Amino acid sequence: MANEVTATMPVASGVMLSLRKHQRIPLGPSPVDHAYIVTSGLVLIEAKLPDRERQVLEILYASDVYCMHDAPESLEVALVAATSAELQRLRPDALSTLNRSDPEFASRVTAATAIRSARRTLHLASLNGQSGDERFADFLVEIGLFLGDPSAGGRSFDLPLTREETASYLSLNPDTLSRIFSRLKGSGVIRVSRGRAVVPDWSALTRLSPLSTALTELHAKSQAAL
Amino acid sequence: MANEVTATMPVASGVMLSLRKHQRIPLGPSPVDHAYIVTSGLVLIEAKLPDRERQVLEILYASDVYCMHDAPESLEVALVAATSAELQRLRPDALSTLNRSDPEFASRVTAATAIRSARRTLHLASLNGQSGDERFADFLVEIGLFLGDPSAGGRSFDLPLTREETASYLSLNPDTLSRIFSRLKGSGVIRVSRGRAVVPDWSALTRLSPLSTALTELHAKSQAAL
DNA sequence: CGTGTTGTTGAACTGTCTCAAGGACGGTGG
DNA sequence: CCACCGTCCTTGAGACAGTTCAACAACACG
Repeated sequence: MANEVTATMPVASGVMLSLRKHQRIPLGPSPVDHAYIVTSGLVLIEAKLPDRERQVLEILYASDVYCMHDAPESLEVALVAATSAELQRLRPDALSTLNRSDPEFASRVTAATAIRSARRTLHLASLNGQSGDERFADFLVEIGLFLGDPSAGGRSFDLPLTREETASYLSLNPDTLSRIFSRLKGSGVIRVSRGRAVVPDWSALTRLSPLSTALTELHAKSQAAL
Repeated sequence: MANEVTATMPVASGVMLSLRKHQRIPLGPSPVDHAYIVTSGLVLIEAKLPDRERQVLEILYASDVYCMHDAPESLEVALVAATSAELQRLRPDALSTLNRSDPEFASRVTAATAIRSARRTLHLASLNGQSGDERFADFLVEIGLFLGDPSAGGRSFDLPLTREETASYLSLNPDTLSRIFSRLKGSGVIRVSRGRAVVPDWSALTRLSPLSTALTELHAKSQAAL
């Protein structure tokens, strides 16, 4: 199968990349520090250390901006499409040119960067201080807010990450994650069928997530910035 | 005792803040999204969640830039001086004015932001994938690089964080950290007296730290950017 | 030289990981 | 349409790393 990334013709100062689910772009040592803007879909940041498994460090949503210098090269970072996704790739000079010539573009990039930074802070806070169950609840709130459709006090949304990706993102073992998930399904807070999650009572979930307030605040801010 | 932050007269578009060790600046809800630039010393980013202990999320070094919108308000972030420290506080408009009028300032802020972002990535990778011993080794390498004086194959440096702060930063319990530290001292990799650490064989320490390569790369980049 | 704070250490405990077996699902070919 | 296969998910039992609690030691400060 063609594992190549589809690159359409250059758009205004940059290249559009179309990724199918599970396709990856390794960010190897490169002469230029590209910047990537997520146009649609969900993209994971993965890193790999020598003699260790890949780990998922971050989730990127539409309108997020990722720069290659956000991580040292020796981490072997890669972008992985969790859903089919579209990215815009910009050379650093193109980015700064756009930033100077197009004030609206500049302010969108600034806002997107601030929101991503805050999201990273919350993820760190989630990993740092909390139990596996709480981290998973935080994760569901985050995904539910950014991907979900509200429906009468509840929400439903896709779960685009595999078990292993989710576990890595939450710094848990896949087995442990499965146990946590089972417990949560058993308690009736969430139902899942075919990769789609239904949370009948959203506030019941937020009560399990110590970061739900902060995540909601962040999501509101990111909605406002569009 | 005077627990007030000393603010000297406004310097060129901004205020200088002098902090003594352990002094803190709570970043409560504020009408303006201030930016803080660390001029000297070591500053911690702490966050607090309802019904939970404060946690240390990040270490800021000289020339780092912290913006209030790097975290949602409900996280109750505070800056804490780990050593005596000096900060420059800028209003957002002052920051963007400077960015436009002073290209050299702008490029220093951009470089500092990129380096801080990479440091955050490494910290996350350290917490995500590794054992307590490895995380602590990563921490020592980071501190040693940024604060240490090299000396014939070894390095010596201050340990400005309290046990509790270090433990929180590494997502460990202070007791566990103490055990890890004791083991490391027992193995002869590190000696400590009066808050100053001596590592006689730096490469022995780096061999214990999975992220040492990436941290060294990052530190070299931050040196180059000054 | 007390007194309070911070660091150390042991013993028991708990959450998470490991390993291995079994189950569910989705695709493929008869 | 069903049997087959591979892959991913689930679940139990045991092991282990890290936590908790409590007692003690080291240190800093008045």
